[in-house]
Amino acid sequence: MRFTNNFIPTLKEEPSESEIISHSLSIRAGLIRKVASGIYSFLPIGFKILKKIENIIREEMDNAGALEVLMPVIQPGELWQKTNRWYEYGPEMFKIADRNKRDFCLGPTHEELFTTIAGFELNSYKDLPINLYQIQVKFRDEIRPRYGLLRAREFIMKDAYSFGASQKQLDDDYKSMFEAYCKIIERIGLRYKIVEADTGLIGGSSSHEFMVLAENGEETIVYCDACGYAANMDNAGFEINAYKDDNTKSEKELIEVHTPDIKTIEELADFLKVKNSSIIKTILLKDDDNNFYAAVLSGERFLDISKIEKLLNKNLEFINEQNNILKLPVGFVGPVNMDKRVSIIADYSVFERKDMIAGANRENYHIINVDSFRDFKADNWGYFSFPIKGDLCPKCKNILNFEKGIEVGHIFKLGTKYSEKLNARFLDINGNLKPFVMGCYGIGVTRLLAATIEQCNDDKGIIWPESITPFKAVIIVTNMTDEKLKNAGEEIYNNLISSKIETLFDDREISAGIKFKDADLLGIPFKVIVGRKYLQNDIIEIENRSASFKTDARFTEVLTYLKEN
RNA sequence: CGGGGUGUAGCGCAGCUUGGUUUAGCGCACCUGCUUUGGGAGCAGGGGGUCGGAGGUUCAAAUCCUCUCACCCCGACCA
Repeated sequence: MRFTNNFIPTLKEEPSESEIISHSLSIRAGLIRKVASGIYSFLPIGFKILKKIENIIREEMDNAGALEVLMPVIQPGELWQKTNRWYEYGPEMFKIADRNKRDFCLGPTHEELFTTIAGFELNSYKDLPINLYQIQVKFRDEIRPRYGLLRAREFIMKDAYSFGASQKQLDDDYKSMFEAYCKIIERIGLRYKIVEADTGLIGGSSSHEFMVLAENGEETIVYCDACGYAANMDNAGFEINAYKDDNTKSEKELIEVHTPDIKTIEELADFLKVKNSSIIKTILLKDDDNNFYAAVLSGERFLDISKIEKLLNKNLEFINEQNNILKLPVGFVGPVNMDKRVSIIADYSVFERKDMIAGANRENYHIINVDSFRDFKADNWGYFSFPIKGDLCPKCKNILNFEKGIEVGHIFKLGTKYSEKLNARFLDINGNLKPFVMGCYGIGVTRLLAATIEQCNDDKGIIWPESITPFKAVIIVTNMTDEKLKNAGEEIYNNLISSKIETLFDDREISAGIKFKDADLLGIPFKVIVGRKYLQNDIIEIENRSASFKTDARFTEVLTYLKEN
């Protein structure tokens, strides 16, 4: 491809809207342009990359025996009303009406449609199992679209749905999808982790998320190098590996200290010159019936309110100025001498600890030398915080690691949830009508594009992995007005493309610096430089983007080099 | 949704507080010519916006007021 025949609007300056590297680079490299919040156009280079990702996915899906189909974007509301998701999905679903005011939606996912078609057309256990997939646009009216392609409202996803006659067939399909997803991400060449996940709105039993590791990931992954355990932060098991004091009681008496206007853990730790972990953090909560709870945990930890909600089986909210009907001195509350109307829910991070600091339940006072065994009694003990650095693997007790990730794939065992609701059944070997045992498997195509940039970049731009790079090489002729250089560039270009090496020929009559900068920004793996050295000694330079090393080559060696690397 | 912020040329921004001195300005990009051509060139000339939209105040509005739309950021961490 010649640069002058292409449409690659690169930008020197940072777009003001972008918050994250992949967003900025995908705009600057001319891959995408925004149309509206969370809605993007793909320009030629972006689209080219997209197709490469799609092809890898398509090949691996086909290898796994899945069959490609194409379902409509627009789906009848009636179908979604049958599964009740018309209401459950809420405002996140783009709903539209036709001229006769019939309800439709722009599909956020396709369980209803796939299940319906399977219900019509697959009648016998002999037809099963079968796995159908499509690569299609999806719509989700996100509360807050952001990070460019990472959280868009219109995006491309590959979604697959398997229909089995038995749990065994589902298990097999699930396994083969699991493996296909690993291959897809590995072929693209990304570092990733697989975590067990909640099934959420889609429902079902087993579920795994495929997380591409990246600093700006929205999820924190907790994992163990020793045994391979991995989970999302909010789903992670862990054991506390710290501060259980010896089990004698504290010798020291409780003393109130004056802490004027010091309400936060940070301020208190600073004021008393102690670590956050020596402070008892007390968070006030209330349920819908106005029962109050005090969650008590070690000062450096963060409360996971959903764990307490699960324990109590109630919805909880934090106490603020408006709902503090007990008029507790927020900022100075603590478990010692707590108001009797408040239940104490204690985290094991403060179990059997002494000489701690807590709120005194009196404005502008804290209390020191608190012994969690001696000085208060909890109504419940449990694990109510998120894991932090230093905590141990729940399986093998090694130290846990933490890394940020981007969810690019998610697979579920749905079971019969949809097939029952949509009456999608087949006849089994005994002539009984049975609902399909289903699985569904999604992988974000546009999100993979963004995740790849997020993982593969430096301060100069994108660094494409070979698997999905838009071009393998870019020919930079430093001076297009020089006939010798120009002709050499043309000839190399012809050689490379006739050998099917995807090549961008930067034939613009502009200064060389711009070409170098654009090549780096675009992330093309190899630069073939025809310039000064060629004029002097007929030497072509080949520069590698990721390692930024240069190799000298003879004219005829360029093709061989690129074929071999 | 709640809170905050921003809309001025394709992109990035200044001007707005204290209305008139701006036929609205700067950098990049773009066009023409010449010179350049190894890490975002130089000189000269040039095109492009009516200041998100609507309404209002005023002799006069990018600037003040009202409404509206769009976009961006933040949202338990007061324990």
